[in-house]
Amino acid sequence: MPPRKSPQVPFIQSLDRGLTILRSVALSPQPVSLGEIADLLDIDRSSAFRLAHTLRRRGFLACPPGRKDYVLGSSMWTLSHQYDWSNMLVKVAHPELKLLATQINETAHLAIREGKNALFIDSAHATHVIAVAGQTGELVPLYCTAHGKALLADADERELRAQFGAGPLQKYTKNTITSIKALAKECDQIKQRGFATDESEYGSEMRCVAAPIRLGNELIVGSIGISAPALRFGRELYPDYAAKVCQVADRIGQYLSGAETKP
Amino acid sequence: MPPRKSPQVPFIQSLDRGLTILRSVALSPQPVSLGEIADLLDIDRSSAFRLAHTLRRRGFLACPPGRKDYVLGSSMWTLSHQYDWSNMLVKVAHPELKLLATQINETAHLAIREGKNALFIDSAHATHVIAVAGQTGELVPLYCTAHGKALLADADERELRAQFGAGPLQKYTKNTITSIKALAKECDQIKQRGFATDESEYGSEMRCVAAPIRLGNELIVGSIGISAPALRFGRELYPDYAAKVCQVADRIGQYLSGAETKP
DNA sequence: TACAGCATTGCGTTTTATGCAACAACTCTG
DNA sequence: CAGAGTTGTTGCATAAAACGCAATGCTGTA
Repeated sequence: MPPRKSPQVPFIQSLDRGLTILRSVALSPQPVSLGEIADLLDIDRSSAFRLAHTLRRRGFLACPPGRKDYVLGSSMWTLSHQYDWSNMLVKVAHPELKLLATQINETAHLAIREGKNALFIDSAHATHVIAVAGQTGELVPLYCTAHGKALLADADERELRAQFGAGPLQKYTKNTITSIKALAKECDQIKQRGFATDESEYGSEMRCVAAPIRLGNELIVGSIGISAPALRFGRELYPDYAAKVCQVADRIGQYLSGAETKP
Repeated sequence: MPPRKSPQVPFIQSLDRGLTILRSVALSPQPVSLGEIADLLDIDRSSAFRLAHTLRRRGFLACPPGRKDYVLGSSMWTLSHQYDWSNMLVKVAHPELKLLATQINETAHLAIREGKNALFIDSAHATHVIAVAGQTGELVPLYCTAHGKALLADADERELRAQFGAGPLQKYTKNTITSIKALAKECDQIKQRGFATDESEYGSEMRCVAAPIRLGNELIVGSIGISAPALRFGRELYPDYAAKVCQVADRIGQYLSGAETKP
């Protein structure tokens, strides 16, 4: 039998169109005119006008002063800022976090960026292992921890300077990276290979692997990783742990990006 | 004749409803169930389902793993982050900036927050006045400039510590605030009165007044202010300048928040 | 196991969104 | 300066889309 081609769930056409408008306006570097909207959706200008008007009335679109074309409105800004994304991240990631912790039998952490720090927002401990550093709620520097560096993966030198200033960075241990240039290079590597490490750069005798969680394989919204005392976590374990962490980070990212669970 | 009560422009009902759903989900600290959505809009469950489904398919809503209720989806996050808000801010603010500069006959600046710095994204110079510090593109510290402190107005002590760490802040001039506690108090004052000042706290012999630009009288998205050498800009000018700056900041904020230009 | 609550689907009806056409404001062009 | 061509906006009749109702699954519970 042929695969069902028609979607069983009917779509609300006008809502769908409105969201498409929102998307195209958001992704366009320029204000979008009514004609472009009508073209894009292949509908009449009057319809486009009414859709755009509703979006504008709700604050999702706006018109630059004097102009008649559309840009994103304040609602998008406000709503996405007021929303507690970390909460959502925790909910999605927690099962994976637990799985990771039990698989490897170490502590797994979930972190997000908060200013120039990484903030641990969740963790899962292997049952019989003594808790290591990095409790939920703790803030650690971005530039000298695996989680922090994972969160910085996409930053270039200019961006790093904006965050940390021109001067040298505080040296916590003998392994701490203190120059912006070196940090930029490290970030680049992390971006390439997909994970970051912490060779006792902040706390001594600790190792950590962390991978950025990306929305749509782009935007970094958090990081997931495993930490353990260097005694138990030897360098030879990096490949294995890193692979697992990357896989999990990727799965979480896919899920957050709205991957469908198609039967 | 009576004022026209019926809105001349017809509304797209289903789009409007969809946006209302988006709003309520974004503002709810908890996932929102189908029933709640149906209740909120006073429509049938089936309709609510189809609307929510459309939003989900487009990534504006998502379901937590395993659960059947709704949270914000990644599209909101992605779209609002990829969007170049500063560009919009510049476009809206530039005329006001020019007006301000010519009225007072000094230089006016527009800034946004970028990490722990304020970034000047636009400026307007009075015709015959020599340019002062703060060119477009320049980064200045948040804690010791009027623009920076305006951008920090809503921060509490905890937030400030997260940004600047526990240690004392770098002292640029004899007036630089170096303790977080003092900074927190200053921010509180700024929030109360609506504007921030810079008493040569960063550059010497310079004064500046700046006010935060707020979305919906809440979220701070930028700052606008006037700078001048202390020689020309005496303390006695603060009240007048501050009032003007606040008024302009407010107007820009109102506009950005989607104020309608009703005839 | 049966029931209760909720999500999901089918279907006929009615609302509602749509395209057409006309109008207005404005720009470009000859 | 005038006329032709855009582009934004409103009115209206029709066609289609969205809606509510009711029936069907699905899941968790007494």
